[in-house]
Amino acid sequence: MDLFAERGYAEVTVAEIAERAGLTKRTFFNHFTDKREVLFAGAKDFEDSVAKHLAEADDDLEPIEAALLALTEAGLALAQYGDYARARQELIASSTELRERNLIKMASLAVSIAEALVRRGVPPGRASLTAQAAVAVFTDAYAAWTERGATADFWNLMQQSLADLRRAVDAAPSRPSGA
Amino acid sequence: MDLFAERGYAEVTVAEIAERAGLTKRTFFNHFTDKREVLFAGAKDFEDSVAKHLAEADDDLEPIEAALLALTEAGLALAQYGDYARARQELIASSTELRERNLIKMASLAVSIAEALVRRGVPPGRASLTAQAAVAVFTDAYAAWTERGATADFWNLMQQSLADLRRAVDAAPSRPSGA
DNA sequence: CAAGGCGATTGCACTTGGTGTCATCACGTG
DNA sequence: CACGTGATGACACCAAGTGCAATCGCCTTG
Repeated sequence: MDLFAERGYAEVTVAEIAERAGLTKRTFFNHFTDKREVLFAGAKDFEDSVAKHLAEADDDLEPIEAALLALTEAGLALAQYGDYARARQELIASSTELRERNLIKMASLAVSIAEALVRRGVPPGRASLTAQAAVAVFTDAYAAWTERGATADFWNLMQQSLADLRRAVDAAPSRPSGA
Repeated sequence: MDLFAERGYAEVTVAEIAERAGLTKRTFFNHFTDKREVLFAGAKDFEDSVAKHLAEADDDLEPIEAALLALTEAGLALAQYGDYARARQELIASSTELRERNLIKMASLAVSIAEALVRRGVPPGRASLTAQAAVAVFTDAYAAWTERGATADFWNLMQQSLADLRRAVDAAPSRPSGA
């Protein structure tokens, strides 16, 4: 992170990262499949945590509510990394490569949520859209949370994003007008 | 596409692609910034087309409706590439690298839609979520459309995905239970 | 027709990300 | 002490990209 902060993601070489860590380039690639992965080390843990919370969630919750609750609970563990989270977000935003990687991590998270929802008895098609919506809400709320000093109530932000999404999606059906 | 179909995306080298096209590796990189980009050549045109349709859409349409209509109208131009579209979708699905690239193209499309919505007077926060929802619906419908023989009525699939998304998102608000 | 002008193509050298293979090291165990 | 094992490292190698300068094809203009 120090190196990236000084010179930007693209200008730092893997060899340099390894050297700073007292290791070799080869050893770096034994731990991370990618240069990018170094910034997403915790992603799998987070995904697993969400899945775990979701599996344990109340049976009578609506799918979207259960997903958002699981995301929030797992997200609370991130609060301790407040400063790091902000720097990381900025870094990711600064590089296309990293934004790409972030997107696929979110997509993977959505798939994992969808699977957990299916296990709760939600039909697959609906589970997938529900999971995607939940992740979109989470991303939105998380961005707002890091932009302020990570001080705000996260659950609150989630509910607000969800409300926004509902407003966005709800509208009267329209006439076809095209093929 | 022939090369990719024969041996898979990862097993084909840029030099080979260039050679098959009667060009040089160097020339390839004059036309495409990336190996991946070769499969997303039309993405910018599509994005522009969507933005154009959205700018011309009826003023009294709800934002989500306007966005979906624009996506559908722009999408109809893709119908002529039916076979190619299917092969391309399969190829993308087969490679993580390509899925990543596809995701960022969709994200870029969403940003472009959001900007167009802002120009229509929609507040930025809501515009972004609306655009993301619209793109999610489009992706869902497009997947269904390519999986069948590209025979189905696309607008119909869009409306169905939208209905699914609405059902997914609509639920009674819940009690906080956490921080 | 000759002389330029200019964009597209190319050759070449070079950096960096990433991988396969094998040797070596550190360390805990019987 | 010998042994097995997992982590580290050295080394050679491939493919993706990039910078730079030369050249080619073609079109314009005198």
